[in-house]
Amino acid sequence: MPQDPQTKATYHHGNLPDALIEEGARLLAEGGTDAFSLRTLAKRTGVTVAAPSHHFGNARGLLTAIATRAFEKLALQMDVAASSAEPPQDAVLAMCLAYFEMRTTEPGYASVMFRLDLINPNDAHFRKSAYHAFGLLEEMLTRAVPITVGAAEISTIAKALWATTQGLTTLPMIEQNEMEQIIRSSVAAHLNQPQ
Amino acid sequence: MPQDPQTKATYHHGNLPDALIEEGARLLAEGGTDAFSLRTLAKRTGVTVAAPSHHFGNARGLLTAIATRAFEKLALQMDVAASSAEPPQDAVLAMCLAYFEMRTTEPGYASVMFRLDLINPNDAHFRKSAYHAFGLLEEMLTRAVPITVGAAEISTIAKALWATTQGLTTLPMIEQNEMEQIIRSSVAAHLNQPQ
DNA sequence: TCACATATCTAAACGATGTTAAGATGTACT
DNA sequence: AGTACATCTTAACATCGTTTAGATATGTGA
Repeated sequence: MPQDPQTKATYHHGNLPDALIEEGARLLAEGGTDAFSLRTLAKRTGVTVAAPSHHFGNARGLLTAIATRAFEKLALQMDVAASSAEPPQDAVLAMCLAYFEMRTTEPGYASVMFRLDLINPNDAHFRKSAYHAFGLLEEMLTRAVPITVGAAEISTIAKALWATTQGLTTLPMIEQNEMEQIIRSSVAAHLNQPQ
Repeated sequence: MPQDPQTKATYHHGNLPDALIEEGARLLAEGGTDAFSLRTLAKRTGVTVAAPSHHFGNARGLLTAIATRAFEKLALQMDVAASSAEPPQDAVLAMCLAYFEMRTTEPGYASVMFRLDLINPNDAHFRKSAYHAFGLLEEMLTRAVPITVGAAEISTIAKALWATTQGLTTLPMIEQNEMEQIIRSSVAAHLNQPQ
């Protein structure tokens, strides 16, 4: 079976781990976490069901890898959003909204980022990726609040906004078009009334 | 097979729907949503695996019933918490904290309340129960903010606090003992700086 | 009291899932 | 060229939720 040297560099399939991550995200985008299955994913990737286990151990390992890449993508979008927003207060808002946009631009990746029941939150790569994205928000907050505000309080605000942004997506009584207004209100509340 | 008339009132098993809900919550409390299985639940309840389907249709229906009861319990605890807190600003905080306490006092029920992927959020009973609990927070907020604040803004604040409270429990970078401080900070921010 | 209708549960089977062990196959390096 | 190794396949397992048909107990009305 000949290989396209551009996309398949080495070994049998080529870069199977990457292919599984990308096709897995595509599968998640189509049918959500319910539709995710190692068997259909293996079929669509052109390998047998046992192949993924060699690279990721088990399904949880693969989903953790997808979530890890998701946070990398989020960090990238947070940087983009922040670079085109002034003052820092607006940049904080833009960084929070980046997650909402990601839910439509990269629904597959976004669907597993906070699914602690599906992934392994203690995985080293995942932790590094997630904390890095979170750190970007903390950094920007230090520039958005008065210098009298301590680091501990800044961290508290960052976690509150992070939680609010994510929590909005899991509530049954909140419509999609309300979310932006709510996060906007939360950012304003925290920035105008620190501590 | 004789029946204890006090606990088993009618038919073969007695009140099987209730037994499934309670034992199901117990199962969830022990091993989380991963450990939940209709088969082990049926075994522990003393019926065969097909029995639950007659009452709840499928596993999602049963989990929805558990989540519905969870919100009923939460509403009860919110009432208790609010009744022993003054002024209304403190009551708002107490109502938010009620969910955190529920995660330790009723871990099984709490584990499925916001799992939109496991339950059916459009179920009539579930909606009624969830909206009722949420309405309690909204009510208390109308007493906690200045009368100049409109209903729409109050609803926004309620949803923000609701989302923050829930979102905190799904973030990998937040420890259990931080959560109370974060929600306390959020309540203060929203109440001192409405809109 | 007894037959009948009905709610409730059982028995059995189905397709699908993730995981594992053993073996085959292709790649890379000496 | 030959060997070591990473990679993937084959095959089998236990477990899962769901469905269908049938057995059983309950409640009702004659």
